[in-house]
Amino acid sequence: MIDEWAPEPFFEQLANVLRSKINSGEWPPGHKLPSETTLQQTYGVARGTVRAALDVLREEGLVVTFVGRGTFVSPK
Amino acid sequence: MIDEWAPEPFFEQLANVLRSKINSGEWPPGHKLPSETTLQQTYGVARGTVRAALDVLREEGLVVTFVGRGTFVSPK
DNA sequence: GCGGATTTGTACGTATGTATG
DNA sequence: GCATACATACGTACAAATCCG
Repeated sequence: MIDEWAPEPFFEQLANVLRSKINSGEWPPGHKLPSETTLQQTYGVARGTVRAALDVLREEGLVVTFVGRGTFVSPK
Repeated sequence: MIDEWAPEPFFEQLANVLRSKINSGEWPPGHKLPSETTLQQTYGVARGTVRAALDVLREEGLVVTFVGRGTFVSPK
């Protein structure tokens, strides 16, 4: 999923991967994303990198995050 | 400058401090801000915290950053 | 133009606090 | 009370772009 040799930084690649899952409908509105800990294990990156990727999606309005609950795909 | 006991997080306090310098005219448009390394020493916080504060100001459009050059107060 | 110093960007790890379940 | 999950903050290392002597 994450290409060590791609020119794009990891957090950007990860943002793209997650965005695809949302745009494709694999993760519909309201769907809870895996936790940051799960994502870092799944993609083999540090938690800070996961957070950077989620920051991108938050700015795009694609996801919303709640402390203690998790990150969810924004409602349509 | 940074109040250890304030309810606001450090990065937010620091953003406020820097924003004041801009809004007061102490740092006019085009002025080069101190480097992240200098800021972290000046305010006694980690570089990540400095960057978080600058992120806030960048989002507000108050400053612009260039790799290898520095961060500058946005032109009017 | 070269080479070192400076400055920001990315990425890692760790610790602690706060909110939720 | 305990486990889960995100927020903040620290530190470190290296890469990339730029600046300057």
